Amino acid sequence: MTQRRARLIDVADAAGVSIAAASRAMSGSTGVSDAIAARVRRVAGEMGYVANVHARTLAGGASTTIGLLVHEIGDPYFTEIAGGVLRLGAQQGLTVQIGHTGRDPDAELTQVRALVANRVRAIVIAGSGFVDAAVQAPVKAELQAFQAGGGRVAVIGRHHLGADAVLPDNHAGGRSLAEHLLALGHRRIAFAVGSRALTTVADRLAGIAEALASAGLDLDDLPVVEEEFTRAGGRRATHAILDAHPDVTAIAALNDDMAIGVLAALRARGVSVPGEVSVSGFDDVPVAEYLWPALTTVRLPMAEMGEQVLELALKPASSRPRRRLTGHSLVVRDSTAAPRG
Amino acid sequence: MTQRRARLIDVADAAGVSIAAASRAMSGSTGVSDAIAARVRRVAGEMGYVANVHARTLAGGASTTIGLLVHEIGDPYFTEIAGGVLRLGAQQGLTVQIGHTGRDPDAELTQVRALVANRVRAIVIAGSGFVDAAVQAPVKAELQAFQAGGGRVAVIGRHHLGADAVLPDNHAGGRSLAEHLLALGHRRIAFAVGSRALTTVADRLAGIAEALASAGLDLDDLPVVEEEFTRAGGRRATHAILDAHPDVTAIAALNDDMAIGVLAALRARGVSVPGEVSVSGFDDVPVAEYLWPALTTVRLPMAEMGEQVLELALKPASSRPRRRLTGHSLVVRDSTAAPRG
DNA sequence: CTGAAAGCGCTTACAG
DNA sequence: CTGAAAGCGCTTACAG
Repeated sequence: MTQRRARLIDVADAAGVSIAAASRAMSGSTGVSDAIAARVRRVAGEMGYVANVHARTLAGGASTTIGLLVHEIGDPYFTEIAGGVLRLGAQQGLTVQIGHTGRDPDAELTQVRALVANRVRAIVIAGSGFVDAAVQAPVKAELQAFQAGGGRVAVIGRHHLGADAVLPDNHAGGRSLAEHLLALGHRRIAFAVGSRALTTVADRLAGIAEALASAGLDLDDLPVVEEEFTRAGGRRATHAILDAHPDVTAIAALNDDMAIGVLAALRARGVSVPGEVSVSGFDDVPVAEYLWPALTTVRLPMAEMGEQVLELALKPASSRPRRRLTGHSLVVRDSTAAPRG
Repeated sequence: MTQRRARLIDVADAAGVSIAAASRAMSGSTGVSDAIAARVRRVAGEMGYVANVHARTLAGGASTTIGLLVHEIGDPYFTEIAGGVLRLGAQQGLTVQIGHTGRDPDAELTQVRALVANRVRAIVIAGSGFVDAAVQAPVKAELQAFQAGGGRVAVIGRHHLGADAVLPDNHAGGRSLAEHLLALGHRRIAFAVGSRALTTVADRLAGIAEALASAGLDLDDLPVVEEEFTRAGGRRATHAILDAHPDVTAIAALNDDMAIGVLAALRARGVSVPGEVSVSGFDDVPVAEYLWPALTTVRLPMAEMGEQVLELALKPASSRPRRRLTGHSLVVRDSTAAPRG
C-alpha cells in the first residue's frame, strides 16, 4: 500500500539521461542543454517528482528553510512579525519553521537546538531579551556555534546576542508617548507594565522616564504596576492602580494587549475613557484602531520588522553585527484627552 | 572561519566507540550498554554535538517535523489554531513548519509541495475549503500521493480532502446563533459574510437558514452582503447594509473579525449597539470579550482544534478517514439585545 | 554539454 | 552488546 515516491534516478531513467544531468535540470543550475532540461522537467512533472530536501541539503545544497522563534504566536505583536517573515519567506521560496519560547530561556535553548539540528539556513528570534545577560548565555553560546558553522542569525529586539538585529524604537517611542500625555496636561500617570526583567519593558520605561524628567517628574514617584504582559495582566494592573491611586488621570500600558485589558477594566468599574482616565498602548496592533475608544498608541512597523529581520538573516555575515533601527510613530486616537479641569 | 560542527563520527572517535554504537546511544534506541551510552552522551554534550536531522531522516529515521498550512497567521482564528498545534508539537518534540495559503488554491499547492519536499511526517491544513470541489483537485491529488507514500494528513474544516478531519460545528453554530437573534425578537436581520465560495461561509449560512425557516423566514429575503472575511470587510459590509436597509435591527457577521469591523462602522455612523442594532460574531476569538460592547458570538474551541488535528495527524492511518466534530457554544455578551419596541 | 563517482551524515539490518 | 558495511537521495567536482 505504501508506494514509493519517484526519486531523481527514476526521473533520470525515464528521461534517458544521467542522474547528474537530471539534477542540474531540476535545480535549475547551469550546465545542461535546454532540450534536456526541458525534457527532464516534463518527465518529472508527469511522475509527480518532488525533490527530497533532506538529500538535497545533505548533499551540499543550501538549506531552504529558516527558523523563527517567537514568544507566543497568539500575542499580536509576534503574530504580525511572523506574518512578515512568512510573507517574505514564501516569496523567496523559503520554508519557515516556527517555535514558541514562552520567554523561557530553557525553552528557547531547546528550540534553538531543534533549529540547529535541522541545519536551517538562518535562525530568526523575535522577542524581548532579558535585562540580566547571564540568563541567555547558553542560548548565545549555541547561536555563536551555529554562526561559526556558517549559519546565520538575526534577531528583533535583542541587543546582546552578537547577531544582526532589528531594534524596535522602544526608548524613543516611550519618550514620544510620555511627551504626549504630558502635553495633554497629565501629571498623575500610572503605568501597567510587563516584567521589568524584559529589555522591552526596561527600554520603554527608560524613554518614559526621560520625558518625565524633562517635565520635572520622577518615574519613581509614579505607580508602576508589573503584571503579565497580556490583556488579563492589563485588567489586573488596572484594578491594582485604581485601588491604590484613585486619582490617576492616565494609565499608560506598555503594550496594546495590556491596554485592551485596561480599557475593559475601566469599563467594568464605570470609569469613562478618556473623560475620567486617558489610556494609551504601545505597538499599534491591528485591532487597536477598532477598539472603543480607538486606542492612542505608539506604532511599531511589526510586519516590516519581520521582513527586515529575514532580509538581514539572508545577507552574508558581516564582520560585525548589523543593527537596524525601526523608527516609530505616535498614533493619537480617541483614548487620550486632556484631564478634566 | 567557518568551523565544522561535530559529526557523529567525531563523537564516536572521541568516545572510543563505533559510529553504530554512538548512533544508538544518541537516538536512545536499544542495543547499547548503559555505560557506553552514558559516555557517548557526555562526550557529545561536551562537543556541542547536535545530530543532523537531514542525515537522520534520509537514513531512515522518522521525520520529526510536521507542516501546518493556514490561510493567514494574522487572522486570529488561525492564530489560535496554530498556537494549539505549536504547543502540542513542542510537547512531542516535533518541529512545525508553517505556511500561508491565502485561500488561494495555487499557493496552497505550492505550499503542499514544499512540505512534501521536506518529507514532513504529517501535513496539517487549517481553513475553509471551497464549495467547488474542482478547485482543490490538484491539492487533493498531491495529498493522496503523499499519503500513499506513507505520509499523514489531517485537516480542519475541509470535508472533501480524503483525510482525517476536525470539523468545526459551523452548521449547528449558525443555527444556535440565528435562534438567539430570533428569540430576542429580531426579524430584520442582515448578514455580513465572507465569500460564499468558502464552505465555512456556506455551512454557517445553511445553519442560519434552517433556524430562519423554523421561524417562517427565508434567508433569501434578507440582506446578505459578501465581503472580505476581515475587519475591513465587516466595516464595508456594514455601510452597504445600512445604506440599503436602514431598518435592520441586527447584523450577524460570520466571523468575529468582521464583527469587529461592524462595530466600528456602526460607531462611526452613530448607531448604538445593541440599542439600535444588535451585532453578533462567530468563533469567539480572544479579544471578543474585551470589545465594547463585549461581543455575542459562537465559540469554537480553536486552540483545542489545533491540538486535535495534530493528534489525528500523529495517529497511524486508518482504513477510512476519521472525523471529529468540535461542538460549539453560544456566548451571549453585551452586543445583542431585544430590538427596540 | 554529459556522465561516472565520491561524498554529505546518519541508521539499520547483518554478522560476530 | 558491538562494529563493519550498505544505503538513504541527492549535488558537485572531475574527467571526457
